Amino acid sequence: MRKKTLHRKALTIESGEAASKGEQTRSLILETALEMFGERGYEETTMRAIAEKAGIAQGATYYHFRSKEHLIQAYYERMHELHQESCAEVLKKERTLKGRLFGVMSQILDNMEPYHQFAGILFKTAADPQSPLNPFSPESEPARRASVELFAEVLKGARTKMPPDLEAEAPMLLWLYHMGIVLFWIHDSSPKQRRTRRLMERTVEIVVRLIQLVSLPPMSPLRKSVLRLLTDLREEAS
Amino acid sequence: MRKKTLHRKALTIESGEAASKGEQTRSLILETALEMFGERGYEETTMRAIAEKAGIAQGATYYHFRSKEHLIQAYYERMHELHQESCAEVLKKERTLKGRLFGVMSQILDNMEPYHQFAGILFKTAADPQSPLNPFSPESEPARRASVELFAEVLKGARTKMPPDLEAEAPMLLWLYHMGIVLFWIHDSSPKQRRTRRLMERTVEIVVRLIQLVSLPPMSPLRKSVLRLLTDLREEAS
DNA sequence: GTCTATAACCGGATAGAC
DNA sequence: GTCTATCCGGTTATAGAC
Repeated sequence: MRKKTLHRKALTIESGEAASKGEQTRSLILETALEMFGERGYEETTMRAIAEKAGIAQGATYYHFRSKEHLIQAYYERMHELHQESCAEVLKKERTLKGRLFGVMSQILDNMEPYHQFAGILFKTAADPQSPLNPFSPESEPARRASVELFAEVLKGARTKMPPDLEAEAPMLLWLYHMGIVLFWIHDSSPKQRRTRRLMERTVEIVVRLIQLVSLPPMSPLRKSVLRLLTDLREEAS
Repeated sequence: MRKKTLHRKALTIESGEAASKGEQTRSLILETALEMFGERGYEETTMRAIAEKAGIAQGATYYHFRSKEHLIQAYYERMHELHQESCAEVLKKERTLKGRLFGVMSQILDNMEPYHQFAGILFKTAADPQSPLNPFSPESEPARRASVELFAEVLKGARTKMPPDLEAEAPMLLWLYHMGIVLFWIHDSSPKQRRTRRLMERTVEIVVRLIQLVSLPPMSPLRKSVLRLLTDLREEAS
């Protein structure tokens, strides 16, 4: 799950094992960049300034990061790790679907909060179909898979029963729901993104109700045609 | 509805009325730019090259378009106009909700097809929460309103009956659905975006079924809580 | 108000020496 | 792996012509 860089860095810190010089520089650049992005914003932070503050030549930064956008990608990975860790606690405690989904979504919003302004930029580059940062791109398939896995976890530990056909697709559908909330969050300019909180609280309830509803026998035809569509699309993709 | 520039251009063509020199130049730049974007792609087309091909000084392009992105905006407006016009025909013929929605969605996909690659770029800039191009930004409120209006039209002419509470929100919900399809389309790399076609065909059916289902009395509580959420969010926004 | 011509600035990205 | 020098293209500035 962990990316090599972060892993090695962790090793350096935790066990004192010497990281190669390259790894050290890479870390230094990343720390400097993220710090400056946080202070000054993404567009306003030039690659030159990052290099200067880190005390290395501009060319060297391009040796370690293919482009300015790739610095964002590193942030992205770090954030995902944070989600994994903080949600683990919630999932140990909560046993109802509603509680678990709410807990996970809350954690995710908490984790992202400090980076709201920055996330707008991230989203902009992530939205580019060409970009490897794009959540639907093949490059980010591992990250996506891990993310969906988090929602599989949400469902697995809950007492709520559902038909097997739905159970198979539900994690992906919850992930999609979560992406919608994140999309709203990005565009939410209310103080502390309170509107997103409210939206999340209320839609979690609706989502849970919807799952129960759609599990009922009279809903079977509709459910099946939607699920059929999903599997067809997936097959077509390969 | 029409933008001034396009209107004047149309007049020039249709009635021979002289457009001002400025309007002509503006048109010329836009045509040239769109053509080159289509041939070479957005990133690969430089402002210098556009100016050169149009036979104009580079400074002049900046006189007419504040930035390279503003050329995209012009494309955006043109596309919206095209949708309005081509959908009008469909809406005159079709009388069922399914037929109308399918017709409109088909037209939209047809209109966009030549610009698939280009649309990726457009989307990238449009996704930036800061950008005036963003479909959720205040700046694009008129365009959004007009777009929602198109779906109000879809519903108005259909025989399908629905409860008044739903009727009020349905155009916006259909617009949101349409945005989802466009999002999929942007990321669809299948030949001629066939996967999007298929997705659209099948989801139109599901959407219509969903509308009928949710109009049923036993669905009233769920429907009301969703609709309540929507109006609450709107109120909060102002 | 509409445009030309030209030069400069800025910052992301790259080449090639060491 | 790191440096210096350079390229490239979006953008801005200026001064002047019609």
